[in-house]
Amino acid sequence: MSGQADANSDRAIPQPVLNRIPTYLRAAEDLLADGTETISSSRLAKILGLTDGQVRADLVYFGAFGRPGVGYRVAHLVEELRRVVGIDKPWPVALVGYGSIGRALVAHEGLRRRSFDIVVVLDADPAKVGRKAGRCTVQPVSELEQELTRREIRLAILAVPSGAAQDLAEQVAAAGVVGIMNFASVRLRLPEEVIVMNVDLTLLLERLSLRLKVAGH
Amino acid sequence: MSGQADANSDRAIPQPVLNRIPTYLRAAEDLLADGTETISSSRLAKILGLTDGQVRADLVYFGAFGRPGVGYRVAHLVEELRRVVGIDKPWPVALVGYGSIGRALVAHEGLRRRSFDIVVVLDADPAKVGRKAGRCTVQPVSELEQELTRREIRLAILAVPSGAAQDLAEQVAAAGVVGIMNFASVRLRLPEEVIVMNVDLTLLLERLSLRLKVAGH
DNA sequence: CGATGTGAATCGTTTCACAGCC
DNA sequence: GGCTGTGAAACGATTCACATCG
Repeated sequence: MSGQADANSDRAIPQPVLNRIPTYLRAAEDLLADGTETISSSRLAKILGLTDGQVRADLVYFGAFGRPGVGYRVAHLVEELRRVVGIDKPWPVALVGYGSIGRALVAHEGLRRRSFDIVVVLDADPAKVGRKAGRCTVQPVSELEQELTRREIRLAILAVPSGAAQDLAEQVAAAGVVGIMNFASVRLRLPEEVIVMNVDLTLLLERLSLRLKVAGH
Repeated sequence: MSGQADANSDRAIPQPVLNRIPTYLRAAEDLLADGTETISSSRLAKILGLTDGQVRADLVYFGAFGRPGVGYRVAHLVEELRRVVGIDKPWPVALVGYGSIGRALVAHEGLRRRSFDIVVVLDADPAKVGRKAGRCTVQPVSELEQELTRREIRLAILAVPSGAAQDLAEQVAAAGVVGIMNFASVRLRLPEEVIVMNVDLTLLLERLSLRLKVAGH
């Protein structure tokens, strides 16, 4: 059995596998809520539109959670995967930019429920500073470094205009952030150790449009 | 696995290629704005973090836009790729759900600038019906089929609570929609011809969290 | 007997090297 | 000479088949 979090690593884990792991967790949590006790790789695969072999191969990257002849105990699977994904403990998150996307994120009750807790909200607009933003009060970006280092924040959400994104990304990275979810339509240039997840809505719509065209619609 | 009629096109285009095409378009548009006239595959590759051979191979799937010894004419590349992606003409889009995410999308001026024009906004909450939503007025979901068929809408954005998503997805699909951008945290079960692009923010944050853990952070 | 974990074979994507054109 | 388009080689991921275990 996997002992501790020997984070890295027996060998490199393919990116597609990493992308699927949270979907396994999601499915397992749904099953747990339904009262299902055990789940086989084939049933889990059917839920997610995969093959049973793929499910087993993916899970084995993070340790052998299953029992031959039985399957995976759902409660155990949820617990292990939450640990693997890193949401067994809450992440304190900084939200930079309190525009319409920022407000949607603060209002999104699913985030805290899934261990992402927005504890700092910052904005460059003096008119927004001082407003209530969920449990936070909007603070000026001038306090970015101080707040992020003080609270030891390593995860930030950037929901700012494209023109401001690169500068602010550098600031949060300099303040110790190692993961950024970026809603701006720009490729951020940052030190390699900082991991960026881009959520470019127009780009995603363009991918959808292209897929429709290719499908003949 | 799905036995689909490959009635159209020379051969199937890999999904990774389809995902990259809009990023080529984005880069080309930036270059056009900078006044750059021609671009080589190697320079374009450097901008996007790819290899030159990959850029050439990807673009050739959609026709040979480049000229040996010269490169790609930026203006031509933009024009061709906009046509390929399907944003040479505006898409009329229906927005279902005028909560905080819906409001953020209506406020997002980048969407219309990139040919995605929200022309109908619907919500189930009577308190929201009648409100101004950008250029639209929020309409009740009871008018969904009528509005979507009347305007011949084929692209919809679903920004509704998870519990309502499946039902509304079926409704928009029945009204002729073939592409859905889904912000709810559920896998929609729809006829195969309907293409769904999921934008599950908590799932994306979990992927980011996992990547951070694997990277040792 | 049923279902996992695992190496081997298959499939698809990326990379490479070069012929051909500007 | 520089750069594209293109087949062939290399690489990585998925699928398969089976030994193993409860």
